[in-house]
Amino acid sequence: MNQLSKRRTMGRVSGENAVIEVAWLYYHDGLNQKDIAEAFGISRATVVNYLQEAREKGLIRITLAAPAFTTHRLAAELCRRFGLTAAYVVPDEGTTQEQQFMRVVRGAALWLPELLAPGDRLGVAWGRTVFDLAAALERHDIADMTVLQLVGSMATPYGFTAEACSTRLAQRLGARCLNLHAPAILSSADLAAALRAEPIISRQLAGIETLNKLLFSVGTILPDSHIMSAGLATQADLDHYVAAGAAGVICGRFVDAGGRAIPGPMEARMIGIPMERLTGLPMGILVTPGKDKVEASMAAIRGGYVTHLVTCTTVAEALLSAAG
Amino acid sequence: MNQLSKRRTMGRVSGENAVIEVAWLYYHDGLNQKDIAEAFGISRATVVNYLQEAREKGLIRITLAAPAFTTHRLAAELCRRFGLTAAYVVPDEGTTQEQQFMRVVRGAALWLPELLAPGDRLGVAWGRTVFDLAAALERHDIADMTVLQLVGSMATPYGFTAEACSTRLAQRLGARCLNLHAPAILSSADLAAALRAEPIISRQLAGIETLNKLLFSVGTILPDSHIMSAGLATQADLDHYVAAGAAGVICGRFVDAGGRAIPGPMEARMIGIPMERLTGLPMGILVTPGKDKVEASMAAIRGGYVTHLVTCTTVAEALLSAAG
DNA sequence: TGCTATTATTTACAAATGTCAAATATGTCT
DNA sequence: AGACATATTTGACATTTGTAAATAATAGCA
Repeated sequence: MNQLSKRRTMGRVSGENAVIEVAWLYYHDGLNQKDIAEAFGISRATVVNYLQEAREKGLIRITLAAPAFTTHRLAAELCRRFGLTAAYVVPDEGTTQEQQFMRVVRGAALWLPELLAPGDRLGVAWGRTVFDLAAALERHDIADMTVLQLVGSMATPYGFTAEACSTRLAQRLGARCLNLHAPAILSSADLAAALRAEPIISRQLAGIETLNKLLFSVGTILPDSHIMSAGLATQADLDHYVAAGAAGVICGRFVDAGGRAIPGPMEARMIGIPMERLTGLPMGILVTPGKDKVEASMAAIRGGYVTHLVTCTTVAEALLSAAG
Repeated sequence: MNQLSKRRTMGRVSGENAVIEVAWLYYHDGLNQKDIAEAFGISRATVVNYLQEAREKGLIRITLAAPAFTTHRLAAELCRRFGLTAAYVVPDEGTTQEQQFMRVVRGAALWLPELLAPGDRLGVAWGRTVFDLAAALERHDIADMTVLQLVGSMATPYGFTAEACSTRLAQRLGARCLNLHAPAILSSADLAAALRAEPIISRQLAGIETLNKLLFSVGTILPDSHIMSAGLATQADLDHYVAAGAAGVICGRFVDAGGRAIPGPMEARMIGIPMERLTGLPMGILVTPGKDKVEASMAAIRGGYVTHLVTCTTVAEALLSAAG
């Protein structure tokens, strides 16, 4: 049925405005359903229907304002101790580890759009945290923005590819996406060098180096970490890096406690953004959803990758304790 | 009283988190008040109190998503016909002229933060529309942002100065403010030239020319317009400019139907940003709250000052009609 | 320690909202 | 005109939320 001739006449309010009009009066002007119904000569049930439709269409946006989390005592202390520009700390008391994870991811999804601006080129790492963040993100439309896939593709323990991760995020942000059509690691350094020299890959690598903002989580050096299950590193690789002082993983690279990339057998075979392009950026957003990532997060902070941190109170306290 | 030892223990949830915790569960997790009360061993009324406190502190942000207004048929038509980047059209059926005004201002206040980005230098005009917009704006914190006062001071028919207007806006946006400490108009061109040459004024004028975004409304050429009541223009001035084809006023300057500044007796005596600095900007946000400003708004659009428009359905229809 | 003031929380009731099924109204198409 | 799809209303009831007064707890001070 042609919606423009639908009965949503509400006196003289045209059809397409009826839902918005009712939503405006209810949410912005604070009128109750009964008064709105009387004002338009419709039933209260219709008002309820319109409000429900507004919610279902995603017209209503209810969030907790960022300052509720960023002016928090723990947030302020994290900034002071670690020289961060801002920290967003969600409360987590009485929650399970999984709920903690979801809250941090949700908080990051709420904060991220406020940190982005038209023209931004956002490099994103790959992992469950970033993928779930993309899923939690409501649709936004940030003009002239590009999402950059910083690491190549690999076996996917989580059921989604690096490409899918950054593409999903780009879609949610109304941004373009620059993907990296190469494996994250190859069998030989010569092959990797040849692939990097391939014009299309070379252009993609050049393109991702233009990021001005970074969104990432860190990987742990535990045997069950995603770098292992993704097939990037073997047990021998892991043993080598741990022996060399690895504290965590950033964009597929092992880093020590100071955040410095550890030279090793994997690097020459890898395709991805050079680590040094990830420090000193105008904005580096680290999302740390669990205590297992405290040591790796400290390494990222010390290494200069982080200007903005999203975490929960438990992790915040652990980070502050770790700092001494 | 030391808040940290207050009774808001809620089991193990510390005092400062209680309100945020409750708000999170209610608004984000969708728990009802009864379940929240049981979870924390407090009364439902306490949950209500916490939620009310969260609202009063501005922790809760309930808005209608911008696409409800920008993907509107009329909004799309305005963009198509006038080459705008975006238009935000609030419904206004069955509202009085004053309610219309307030809605447009409220809509502009809701949209503006989404249009701004860290590092922006936002030039603002002066008038009731912009001042009320600043009052309607909820607090935001846009990093490294500056608000620029584009016009000098003058008699104030509205009870607020140009400086107060831009300062209020800057406060709401968490921005710095660059004020223009000079009268908008002087008694002689020589005196105006001397003042412009004054180092501090010269620096201020140079500073405001660095704007990358503009927020303004237009003035009418009616005898009761604010340019008259502010003492900027005499009846003789007005007569002169009307005879010369004036269609409206932009930042204190008369413009014709094509948006071109009209040469006249006032210009040499005025202190403010040159008109040519206001066209071709990455973003020009015009707020048009009433039909009386349709002609002047058309002039602003034709003159290239506008990339984004905020208005209501009645004005949108009038603008589209005026375009033929 | 006791008193007072202040703030936090609870109690009880009122009001608002959500839900649902059945009935009615409206628009389109044949 | 009738069939069909969709929108809206009606009315009742359950659930949830809001409010104001009363009570409880805490901090400060003499």
